Amino acid sequence: MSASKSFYATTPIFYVNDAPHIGHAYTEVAADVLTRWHRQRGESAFLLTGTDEHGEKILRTAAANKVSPKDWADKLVAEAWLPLLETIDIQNQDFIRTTEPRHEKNVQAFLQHLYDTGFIYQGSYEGNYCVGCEEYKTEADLIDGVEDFAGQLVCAIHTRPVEKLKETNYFFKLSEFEQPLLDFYAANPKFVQPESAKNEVVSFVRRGLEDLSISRSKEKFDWGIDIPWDDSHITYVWFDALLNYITAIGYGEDTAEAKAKFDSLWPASVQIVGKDILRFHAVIWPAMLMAAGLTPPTQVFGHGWLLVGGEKMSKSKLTGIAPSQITDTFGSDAFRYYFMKAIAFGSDGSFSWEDLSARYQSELANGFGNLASRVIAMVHRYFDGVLPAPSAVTADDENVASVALAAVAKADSAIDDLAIQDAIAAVWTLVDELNNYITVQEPWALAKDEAKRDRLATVLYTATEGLRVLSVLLAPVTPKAVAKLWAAVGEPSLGALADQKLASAGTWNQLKPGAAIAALEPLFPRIETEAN
RNA sequence: CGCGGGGUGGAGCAGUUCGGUAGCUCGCCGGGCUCAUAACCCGGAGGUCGUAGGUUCAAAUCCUGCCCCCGCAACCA
Repeated sequence: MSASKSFYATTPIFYVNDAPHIGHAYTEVAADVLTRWHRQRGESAFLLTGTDEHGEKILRTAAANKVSPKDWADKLVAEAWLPLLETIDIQNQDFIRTTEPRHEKNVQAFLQHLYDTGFIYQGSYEGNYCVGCEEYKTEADLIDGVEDFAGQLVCAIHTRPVEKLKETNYFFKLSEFEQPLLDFYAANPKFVQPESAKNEVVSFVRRGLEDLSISRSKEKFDWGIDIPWDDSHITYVWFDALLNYITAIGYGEDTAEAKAKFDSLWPASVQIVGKDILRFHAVIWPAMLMAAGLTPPTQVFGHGWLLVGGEKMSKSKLTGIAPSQITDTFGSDAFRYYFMKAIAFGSDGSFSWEDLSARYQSELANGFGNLASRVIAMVHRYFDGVLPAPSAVTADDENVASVALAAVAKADSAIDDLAIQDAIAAVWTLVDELNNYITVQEPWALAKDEAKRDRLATVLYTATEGLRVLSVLLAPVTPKAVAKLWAAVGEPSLGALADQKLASAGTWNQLKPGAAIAALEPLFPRIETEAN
């Protein structure tokens, strides 16, 4: 990887008609933590997210609300999706909307290129069309008719016969990529992760691929991107949507800056997706890129579902939870911490208010927040808020330093494996070590004996150094709390937190004795009225 | 015989790839401490690892049968 290559992470783009729930937020937070982590290493790092705004459903909803589809999308982006990013403190570098000219124009360029090179051809599609639903039905959607329609297959929703319709469409030669994809998976064993997701994708492709219809006649609906060589058709929404990952970073643009930006970011380092849309990202998407002569992303990661009450969250079962319901009480840091720590990234995980409350209280408030509080309080009580200089170092002090060093190394390597929960667990070994260290050293007892003043200074310096390391390690996960902590312990000695490199975070004795240590409000205040 | 995920102390999970004393967080019980957000530290109880067989010196981990739960149609990361 050249020095100019950035870490580039993407999230799926939100379908604007959806209401934001904690599942969307979970994906965003994971991608954001990874990106912030790379940035804290000192790398250039870019996080892309955005919205998917085309398609029949949006057209229909907009019509029902008596506005144009673009106005409808504008409203939802402004009122739902951009606020979501604020709610959970996402630091994205760009936000692409599929209705933007930079996207539409270059989707067309991509299509034209594939058409010119023979990967797209005109064919016909024959299917069972339900006029009521305004869409084609698969066999599974149909049931046996009754009464007037006995003996015929009818739409399960409208219980009326479907029509056999034949439509001329454009097809992408996905079938030609069956073997190239299998070869690619074999040559890049980490392309699809976790392993369970990879197995599913590989066995799916082995069963055979059919060409993919990538256009829809405007006779059905016309909210989409025109097929460049045939304006009676628009582009299938998934084909359009997937391309956001490259149109956002300059694909198709001729300027030197755009080309440089594209080259520095593509191929993406990791594309985070929910497991439901894994096939689009691990099969269709790399095939599209191969057809266009582009390199597939380095990795596609399919994470699990959040389960509520043991079942997949769903609107119909009223288990959908808005992120703000959590952040209003616990704050964005707790939201980020909880979902990253409590759930193995890649597996399904259970959410419960009880677990969230318990972890907030014991891990964030009592474990980390209280640690910061007790250390800083003692620096104030015993040294008037001035960081004392350490003197003779004991084995116990050295042990704290070595636990810190190990935590940094272990967390950093866990992030490379996308094992975010392991990274946080590694950080917590330092939280636990520091709490233990303070109990064993008993600085309050040392303070009673003037002869032990040097020892007291060393203990508090060591503990404060520990807080410095925690600030850097947790910056990607709980940025708001750590910003407060850093302002109190790090800033006066070392300047901006953003400039503290992860790689050297474990190096001891960085804080400057004599620096002022400001008082600190509780980082994670106790929450008396616990959520139900 | 459709496909996939899963069943581990009260709760949530790790461990299963490459068999070798069953681990983590929370909760619970007992003790210590008092700097701190009634927080912190130490110790303890609690599991025949879904079930029935098999392979092995040895199985949560490998093989086979069976039972149960959850996704794969819709909203949907």
